[in-house]
Amino acid sequence: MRSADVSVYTPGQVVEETGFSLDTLRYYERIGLLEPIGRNAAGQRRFTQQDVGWLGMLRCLRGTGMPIAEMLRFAELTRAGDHTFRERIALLEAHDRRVEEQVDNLREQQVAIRNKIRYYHSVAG
Amino acid sequence: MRSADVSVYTPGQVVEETGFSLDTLRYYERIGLLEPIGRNAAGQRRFTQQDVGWLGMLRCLRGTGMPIAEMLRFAELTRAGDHTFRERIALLEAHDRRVEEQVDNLREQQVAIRNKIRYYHSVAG
DNA sequence: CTGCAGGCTGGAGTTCACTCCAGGTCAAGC
DNA sequence: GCTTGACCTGGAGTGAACTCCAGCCTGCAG
Repeated sequence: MRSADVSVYTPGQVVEETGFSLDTLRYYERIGLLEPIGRNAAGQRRFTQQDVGWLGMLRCLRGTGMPIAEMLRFAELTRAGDHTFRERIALLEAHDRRVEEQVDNLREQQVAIRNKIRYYHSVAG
Repeated sequence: MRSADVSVYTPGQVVEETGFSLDTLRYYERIGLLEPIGRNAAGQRRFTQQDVGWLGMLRCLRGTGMPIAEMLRFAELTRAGDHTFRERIALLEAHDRRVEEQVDNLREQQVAIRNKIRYYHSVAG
């Protein structure tokens, strides 16, 4: 029987889906951002649907500038179980505020950049 | 006579105004992001109004994620004279587009984070 | 049977952007 | 006259987040 392997992903497929490089996936596993990934008989990683979902969360946090150390904390809270919901909320809300600041900041500096562009246009003819 | 030194800034004042650290200012001068800064008799830097203005531009570009290498290119264009206006415009417009992408990206991922927060609220009671 | 793609490991190396350090100069206040 | 604080230099060190490497294995296409 071929793989109708219910929702199991090879490393290559996970790279494809998440945009993380293979090295990054191994690195994340090493440092504990991912729980130890399951293996097939040959010792190769086989990611579950859950693993991929968690990676999606990580991509989102990384993509908004959360440092690895804080993601690690989040990972630990998540592993610790349901009694950590409040802490996880606090962590994400704090991060959300930082994202908001980032956006405001970018918008503000973008105005300055656009002014500069307009100035250059005015003097460059 | 004390300093009515027309618009000249000590390193400390520039740190204060620009938010760059003293080490960063020296580093920027070393790598050529700043032209050689003028000195007083004792060999200490004295920044002009122009220097401070240029640093403001740099802060803006850095703050929006432009890598040093590209700021260096911008600095070179600026030094090269008025015939580089078009290239400078192109560079800044390209950067502006990247800033726009950054903002869109952040906003998009922020939605995911907020959904997660809402989910946690719903299960944490 | 051979070759190759796609994995594996532990550990070293890379990039970026600073940041720190030891040892020294100089001007001003006590 | 001495101390203090702001500043100087060249060069080394740092931290974050990967990224690369050598050497190995294994399953499958031709």
